[in-house]
Amino acid sequence: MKGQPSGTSSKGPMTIGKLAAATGVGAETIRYYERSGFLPAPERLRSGYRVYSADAAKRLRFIKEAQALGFTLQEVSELFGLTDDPDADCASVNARAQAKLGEINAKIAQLTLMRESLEKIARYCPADQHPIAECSIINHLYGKSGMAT
Amino acid sequence: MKGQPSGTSSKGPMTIGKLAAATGVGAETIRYYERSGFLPAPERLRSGYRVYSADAAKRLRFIKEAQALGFTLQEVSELFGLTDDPDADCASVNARAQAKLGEINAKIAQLTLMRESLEKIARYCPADQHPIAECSIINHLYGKSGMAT
DNA sequence: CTTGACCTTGAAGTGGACTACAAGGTGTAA
DNA sequence: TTACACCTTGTAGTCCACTTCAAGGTCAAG
Repeated sequence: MKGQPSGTSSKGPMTIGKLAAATGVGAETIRYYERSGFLPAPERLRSGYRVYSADAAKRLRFIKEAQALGFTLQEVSELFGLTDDPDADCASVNARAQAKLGEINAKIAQLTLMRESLEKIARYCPADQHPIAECSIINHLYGKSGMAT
Repeated sequence: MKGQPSGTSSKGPMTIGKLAAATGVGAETIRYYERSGFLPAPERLRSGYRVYSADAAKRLRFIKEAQALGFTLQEVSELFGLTDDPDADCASVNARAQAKLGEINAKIAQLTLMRESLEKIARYCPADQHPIAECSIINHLYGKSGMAT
């Protein structure tokens, strides 16, 4: 191996490349998070290289977990705000979780409606060499009912 | 009423405003569709005003219906392409419908997973004045398991 | 000392579907 | 004629989370 000057190696200061490797978040993405205020600005070497503390990795994992649960980056930083707020408690976190659950349920409900409509109109489509003009799907899209209700 | 020179009235040429009113699609959106190739360019009056045929309203309704079923504008124009293609048949339309059903199902499955994860970690959150540090939700986000499996 | 992986910045592009704005021309009712 | 709703064009902005690019500086191994 030629190049392991600092980046991928586990030795030396925790530069952005090592943080990226450790968390599975791209270096560009980490810079983007910092730029956008989702991550605090880290220390710098004299060279200008970013050096991260162990906290940064925790925070990145927090972001990834929360995103996996459907939270936006904005919402993630609100959650961070809560964890820093001495007056915040479990109830405030739970309220956000419940709100997000509501959103998720709403999306599922909407997609379920979509699926039912699409299944319904596709059910009457023979799916063979019928001409398009007789296709129940196309006719539905054109606003003609043309199928058993 | 002062101003009904041509726009909202049902008389006179079908200008963009009347088409918008008739279909519930904004005039700006209709121009955007034309610009983007989702609607054919209509005839023009000498003044430059767009004048639409009844087909345009049909096509707009088609777009709205298809969007409501989860198709993107790009996919909608592919469906249009099919309806204009003498070699296309029900099977080709149905294949697209089935593909879209697959996508919808995949989204539902993903959201369902999200919901389950979030419900699971929220279940152990007392949702009261517990300090944040003991919150099962926050701890999960920080990568600590800290709850019954 | 050279190589080349790694780091820096800032700006711009992506996708999807619009929405908003500015600056002006048109049509018609009163 | 005046008023005003309506139309035109082109450009740019929105949301969200990145990704890509260009042009250059740094660091460690060989």
